[in-house]
Amino acid sequence: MAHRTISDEEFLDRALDLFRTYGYEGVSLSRLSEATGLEKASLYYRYPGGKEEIVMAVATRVVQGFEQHLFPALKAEGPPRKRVTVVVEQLRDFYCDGSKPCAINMLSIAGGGEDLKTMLRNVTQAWLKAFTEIARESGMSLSLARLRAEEAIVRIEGSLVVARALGDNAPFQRTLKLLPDLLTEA
Amino acid sequence: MAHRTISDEEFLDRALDLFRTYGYEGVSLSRLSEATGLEKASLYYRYPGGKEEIVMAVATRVVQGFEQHLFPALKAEGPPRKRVTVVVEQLRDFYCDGSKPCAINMLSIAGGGEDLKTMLRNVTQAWLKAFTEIARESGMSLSLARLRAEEAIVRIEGSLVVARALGDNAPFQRTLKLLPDLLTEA
DNA sequence: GTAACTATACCGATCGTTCGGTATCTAAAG
DNA sequence: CTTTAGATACCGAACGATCGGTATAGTTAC
Repeated sequence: MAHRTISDEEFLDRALDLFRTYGYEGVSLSRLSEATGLEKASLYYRYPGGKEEIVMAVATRVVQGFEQHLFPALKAEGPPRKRVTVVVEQLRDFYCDGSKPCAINMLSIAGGGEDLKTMLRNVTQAWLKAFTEIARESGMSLSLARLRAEEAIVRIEGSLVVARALGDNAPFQRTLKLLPDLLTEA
Repeated sequence: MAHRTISDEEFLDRALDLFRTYGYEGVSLSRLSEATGLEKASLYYRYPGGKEEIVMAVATRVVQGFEQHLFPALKAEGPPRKRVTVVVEQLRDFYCDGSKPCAINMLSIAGGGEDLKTMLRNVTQAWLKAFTEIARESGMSLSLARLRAEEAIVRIEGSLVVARALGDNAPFQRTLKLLPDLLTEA
């Protein structure tokens, strides 16, 4: 291969940053070009399907992030509560302490294609399932574990929205702090 | 006035429906024109400031909705818990049982002007304050009331996001159901 | 007459997209 | 070792369409 100026991972990371900030319709190819250093024509060399293919690749990377970091950490060894605290730090990192929007929120806005929505639905369900399992593992009934898992994700998503609206990350940080109790306390 | 084909209220309601669904950048003047029956030129007759002025008018209408319906219901007579159940039904109505996104979420996306963000921050703070007051009124300490108010809004916003991602309104409905306990139980 | 709106035409800018061309590298041929 | 061919990766320029916005003349209702 000849002179690849930016790696696929790096490219998708920068693209993700744009899409989670501006949403599907808010990200233009010019902005994408500017952020990645690739000319618009080059974007079509890498992703012949254009913007749709790029956003699908970005969503795929988000899914991979869940599968490679969050889910393994939840299924690791040791006490459930300890594992949750590891996940909390991963979430803090991914959401930059509450200053970066959630990709699931921003990409599920009307405008993207049907494949994208399916992907987001699947990853959200997988997230729900993973949280449910660790809650179960810490001794809860299945029904309670499901409720707690949903509440956890709801509060993560909601606190990100509120933090953005207020211009203050404190709500997100408060939410992270109570996640261990939410998911591992009966 | 002669031949006013659509009232300001009706116009802003339809515009709000567009903005909360597609976000600021996702709403074009053509779409706005199509949804309201007003030609593009007529939009500029009513709102010489263009899209910016329209979205500000929409945001103003959202704020008025809070001031004229939600806040009065919270400050009405009768037991706090009863007032909260009234508010719950207002929220269910405004969010169409969870199928319509929150305007605060969608309009706080990067792209809108600084005035818009200020407006959204103010209305969110007012909402927070109103929930805090009714929680206080039902016997909580100020610090607990504040936490519960924030949790309530966080869970409303978050459940709307999760509901949209899953294509299932149940999370939102579950959140509404526990709002009375959240805001009025010590 | 005037206020509210329509019809149409236009503007420069940007949208997503496409195409022809140009470096840069690898690999086979001489 | 050099030459050549071909694939790879990228770019400049332009496409038609639409964007937000403007201008003007005409129509309708009070």
